[in-house]
Amino acid sequence: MPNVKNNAAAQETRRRLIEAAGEIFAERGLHAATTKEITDRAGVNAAAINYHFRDKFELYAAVIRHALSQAPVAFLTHAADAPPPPPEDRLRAYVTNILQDFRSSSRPAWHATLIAHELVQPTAALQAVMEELIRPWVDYIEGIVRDILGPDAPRDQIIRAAMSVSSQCFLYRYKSQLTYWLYPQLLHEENLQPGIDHIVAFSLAALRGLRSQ
Amino acid sequence: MPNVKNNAAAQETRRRLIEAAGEIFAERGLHAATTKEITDRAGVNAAAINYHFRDKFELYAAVIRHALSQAPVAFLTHAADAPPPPPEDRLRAYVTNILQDFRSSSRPAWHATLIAHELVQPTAALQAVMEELIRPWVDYIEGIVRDILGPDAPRDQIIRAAMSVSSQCFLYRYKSQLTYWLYPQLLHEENLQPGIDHIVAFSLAALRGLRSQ
DNA sequence: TTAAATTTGAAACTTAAATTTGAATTATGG
DNA sequence: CCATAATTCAAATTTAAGTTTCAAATTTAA
Repeated sequence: MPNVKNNAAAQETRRRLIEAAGEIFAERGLHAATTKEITDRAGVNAAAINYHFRDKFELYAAVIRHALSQAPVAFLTHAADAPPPPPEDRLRAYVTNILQDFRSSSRPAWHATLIAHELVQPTAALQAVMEELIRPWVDYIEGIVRDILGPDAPRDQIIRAAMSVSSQCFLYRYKSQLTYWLYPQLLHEENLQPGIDHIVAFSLAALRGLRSQ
Repeated sequence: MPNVKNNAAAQETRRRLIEAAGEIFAERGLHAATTKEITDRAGVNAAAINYHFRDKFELYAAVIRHALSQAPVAFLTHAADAPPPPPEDRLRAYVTNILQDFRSSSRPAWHATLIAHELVQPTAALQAVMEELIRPWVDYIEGIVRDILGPDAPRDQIIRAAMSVSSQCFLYRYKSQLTYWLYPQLLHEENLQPGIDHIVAFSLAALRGLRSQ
């Protein structure tokens, strides 16, 4: 069993395993991934999984925890006694955060793919982590939408509109093979600014249109 | 090897296998699904997979083909010499088709989940089928968006706006565990009309707003 | 009705992957 | 520097799943 001593070499083995496992799990999914391929890529022995994580599933859980723990949460903040920034600014911050996240160099490319796998086929025990990390985003976008639609907007409309905004971001972030094939020019692009600008403009136009009705 | 005679009982075995395999592949994904569970649910012997489909992967391919072949393609048509219906009507037809599809009784619930798996982790050899079935939808929504945005809209804007509309539909159709958890009230709903109405209203407001800028 | 072909069933076989084992190596604290 | 604990390694074991086999049952066509 892993020891409290945690010397540098052992920590390195553990880190390499998570790194390699993240890539392979993202490529193949939990079940199609083999521990051999993981340990080969990590350059460690097969027994290291058992030693550091007990088994393949605990390794997977550790990988998910690692990926989620690195998710940036960078809301547009404001002082408690000051008025909040205009919803348009918060909307842009929301979209920017979600889209930049999956391109950021501090966040390996496999994180988004891995989470996409989880969304299609959630594994148990991770619901709690997801809730903790995703609920704040949901509340944030709902607040933005509520501010733009105005105080009289029914809750149902707020929820649906929040989903409409989020779904556009998700299509970029958890881009699938299908999207890639349909619109290669959009997903190859180096810079995300046009995508961010579009989603913000599209969503703002929609929300303002809904309000004026 | 399957015979040309295709008597009723054999056809029934084949049908039950595809049905059961569809459910199990959708629940667990291609790799996590076991042939034993499939044959158990289908109430047939393990050898039936070998006999009718050669192996697990051919069975999977048959299931995907089956699911895709049932995808309804019901564009809003018009006579060749008549003007096309207004884009607002075509937009509603597009959204309705995609959303109703996944609830339609003729199309079991597992179809959408199965295709969601394919989107996250495509298996080879099916690209062609996808292209054949999905490209028409892409062209259709792009035409709608182009008509609403007007002849001067840049191609880039048209593509992005088409993605924005489609992404909203996909969120409903390929609803994930996450969406279910975040908005149970929306996904439990019996009737899709409010969802359709929202997506149409949101998208129309957005497109008109973009045009007027 | 019968012979040939098709389909199904139960069990055995094969393969591949996960896990365990125990020895060898490396690090740590006294 | 030694003793002890932690870690790594290569090989063996176990497990689980897909596939094959062949005999029995059923269907088809003459």
